[in-house]
Amino acid sequence: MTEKDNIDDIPELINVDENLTPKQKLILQSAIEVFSEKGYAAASTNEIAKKAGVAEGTIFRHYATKKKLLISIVMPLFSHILAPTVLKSFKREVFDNGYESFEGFLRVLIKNRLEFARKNLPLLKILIQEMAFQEEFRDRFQKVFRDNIYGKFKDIIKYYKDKGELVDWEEDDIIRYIISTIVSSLITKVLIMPPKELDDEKFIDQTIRFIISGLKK
Amino acid sequence: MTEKDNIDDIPELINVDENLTPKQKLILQSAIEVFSEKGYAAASTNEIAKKAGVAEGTIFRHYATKKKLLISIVMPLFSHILAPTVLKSFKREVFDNGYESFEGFLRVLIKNRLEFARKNLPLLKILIQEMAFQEEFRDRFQKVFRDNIYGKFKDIIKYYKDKGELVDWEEDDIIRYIISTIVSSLITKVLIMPPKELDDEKFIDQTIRFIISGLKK
Amino acid sequence: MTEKDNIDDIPELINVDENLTPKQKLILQSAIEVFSEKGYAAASTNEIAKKAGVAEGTIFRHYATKKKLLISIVMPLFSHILAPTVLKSFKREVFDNGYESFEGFLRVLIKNRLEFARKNLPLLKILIQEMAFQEEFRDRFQKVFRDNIYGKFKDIIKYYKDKGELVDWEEDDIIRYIISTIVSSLITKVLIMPPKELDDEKFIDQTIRFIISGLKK
Amino acid sequence: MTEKDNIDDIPELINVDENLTPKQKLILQSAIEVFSEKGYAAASTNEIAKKAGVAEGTIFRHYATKKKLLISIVMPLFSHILAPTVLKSFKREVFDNGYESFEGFLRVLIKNRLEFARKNLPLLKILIQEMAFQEEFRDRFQKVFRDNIYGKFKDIIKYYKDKGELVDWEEDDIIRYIISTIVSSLITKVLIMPPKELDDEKFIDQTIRFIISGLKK
DNA sequence: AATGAATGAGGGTTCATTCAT
DNA sequence: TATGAATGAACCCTCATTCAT
Repeated sequence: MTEKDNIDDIPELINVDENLTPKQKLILQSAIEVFSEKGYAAASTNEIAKKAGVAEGTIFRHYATKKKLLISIVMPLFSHILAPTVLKSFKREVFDNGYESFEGFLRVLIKNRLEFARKNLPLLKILIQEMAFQEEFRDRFQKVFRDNIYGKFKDIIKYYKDKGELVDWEEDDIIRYIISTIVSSLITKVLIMPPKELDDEKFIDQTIRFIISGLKK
Repeated sequence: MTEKDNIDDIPELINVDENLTPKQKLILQSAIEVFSEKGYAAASTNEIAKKAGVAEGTIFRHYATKKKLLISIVMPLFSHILAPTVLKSFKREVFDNGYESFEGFLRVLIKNRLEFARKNLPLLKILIQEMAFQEEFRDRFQKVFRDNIYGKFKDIIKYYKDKGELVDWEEDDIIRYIISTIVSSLITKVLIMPPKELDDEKFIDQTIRFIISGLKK
Repeated sequence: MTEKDNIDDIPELINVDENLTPKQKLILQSAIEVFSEKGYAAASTNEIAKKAGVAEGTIFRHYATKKKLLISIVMPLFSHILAPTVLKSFKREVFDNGYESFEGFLRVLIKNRLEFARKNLPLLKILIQEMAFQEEFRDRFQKVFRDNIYGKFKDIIKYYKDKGELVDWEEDDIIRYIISTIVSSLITKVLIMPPKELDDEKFIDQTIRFIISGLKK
Repeated sequence: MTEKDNIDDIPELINVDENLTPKQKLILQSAIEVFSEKGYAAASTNEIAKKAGVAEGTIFRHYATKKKLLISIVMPLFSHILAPTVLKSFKREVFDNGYESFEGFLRVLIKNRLEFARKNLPLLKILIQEMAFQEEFRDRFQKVFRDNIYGKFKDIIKYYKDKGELVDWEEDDIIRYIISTIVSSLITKVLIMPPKELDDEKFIDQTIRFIISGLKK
């Protein structure tokens, strides 16, 4: 499993790398916190500035607009949230060698996304919230999904369907159930449930079993 | 009116009954629209008043505060969204007569909640959004769930588990998968997917099959 | 000279009539003062509000924008500053009866405009200043001039030129010298010179003589 | 260089000579443009810096204050706008030799000032604008006028009045009409009228004739 | 009860000015 | 000397809320 390392190489913490000045990092960090706690509309640049230990004007020097501040926080997420590398490396592994199981695929996917969600909780909360109101976010999300994920995902599903491991539904429906189950499980686990109540292994095993059984032929 | 508890009698449209003056209804209707479109924080009482065709002052005569207006919109939802009657009537039917299947239970649940979601789309959008920020909503939701739903739900799950129709997990976990699957399916179906793309029957059948298989022993 | 009264009927004080609320009048009055003293760009809505004894928000309730406040001050001026009635009544008098002299024409014009300038000094200062920067003001001014003044003025000039009282220049040039002399004289008299240094009668006589001699055949 | 006072030697382009560093020249040039286009109050040091291709801080290193930048632009104008040399050289010529006519005097004056106005249009626009708001500019202007111009001008007017070429008004009034006619003519010609509509010679001849006739005995 | 003018605190944003580099 | 990031006061404007009518 030499390719497995790839997954771990995805920079999971967003907005903390890049060549940002220290003040910019502070501002981003603070903005993420405040946006996440109060929502974009209810957050005030004044509070963000205070929490960042920075003058309010400094925010606007770097991010001309409150909206642009939001965008510069949310946009980088899209390239990470859908984690193309997970699919890419997996697909290569499976199609080249043919030994990976559907369960293995799900396990990697869930594990990886759980880790990602844990590390970027406030960011994800912002994203989910604003997707409801900002059309550009929805559009961008769809585009990234269609361009980078959908094709590979479909190929993988088709592969296992042809092998007789999956129910005879359209690939789109199957994908929909997989994703919505994973997403809702993650939200439940990470956002709603009391922390540590359910240990990760058990949670992952259950979710995998639920999906596999649910989609078995 | 002995049948008042009947599923079909649940008033599905919220905030339009009760003893409200015409102006109050207009205000609530308008507030729901605006809150739903822009989010609570970004909505202005001025816009709500204009869309309702009343003076801005009139809003505050009835709902002392913008926040209280939100609350008086969202709170009644809790007693409906969790639809105790569905469970209650179902439980009575099953335990009294013993003839209903797990699939029948799911079918009624999903059908009913799909209908409800369709009829109260804007309201639900508001609720979901604000649950993220207003702790009191989360608390109230949990309380209503614990007091009215959880017990009956657990009994029903236990019943089918004892009959050997369900996987041998803790009831809580099973409930979690059922609810999160239904919720995420509904959100996908009602909010995200292009309308009419998937006909209701096929959608319901698939979802039921997915859950049943996923939770089969 | 029954028509002469018309001239006196021109409402010379601008922005104080109309159906304005008391607060609106206060705001306009205050805005005129502040704009006139500091210029539009350097004037702050805060200062205008304070001087008007009104909350800053009240300004924006009536005039959505600082710019619109300026416009609603300046625009009405255009219809008055060029005082079509002066020309109209004069033209009628002259062409109907034929007894008025070029000197009489000038005298009425200057007297009337002097009075107007005196009564609307701050307004005129604002107008002159902003004409330099706001293209829409220049355009509007030109349009009003072309549509209401130019034609009548030209007819009058032509009439006296034909009578041999005026130099044989193009009407446009003659009009230019008359207007620029009157304007510059008024500015000098009203804005620059120490008040009362030169009594009005002497000033008017001199200016008339200067123009008449300057444009004599 | 005995001829240094010669009219032709007056440096007509302001603020480009002196011992200024290249950066200073760039800043001044840029500031003149921006002040002229937007007005002093509406001009931002940021825009000036950008247009000059220097850092914003550099402006304040040379001109401690935005106001001082304005002053250092406007002040040198006073010594040029009133062009003492015109009068001085003219006066010498006339009184020493006695051959120059009033018309010749006017012609030199107008021609010279027209040229000057053309070359320093943006500067003059700034000056005129700010004279309305900055008392110190008005004071300085008056002082320069009194100290350098008024006396010589009066002598010249007196000379021609004594020769019987001018109307029998007070010298001050005569000066006023000459200056205000020239100024308003120049403004009309240089700022308002479509360029080249009136050729210079015709314009100058007309203006001279207008003034001479207007002030003829 | 209903209105809508008025309020003023707070919103996002701009900008002259400072200062460490 | 020149820079440009940083500042924070002030700017224009919005908005929930009040209150006289």
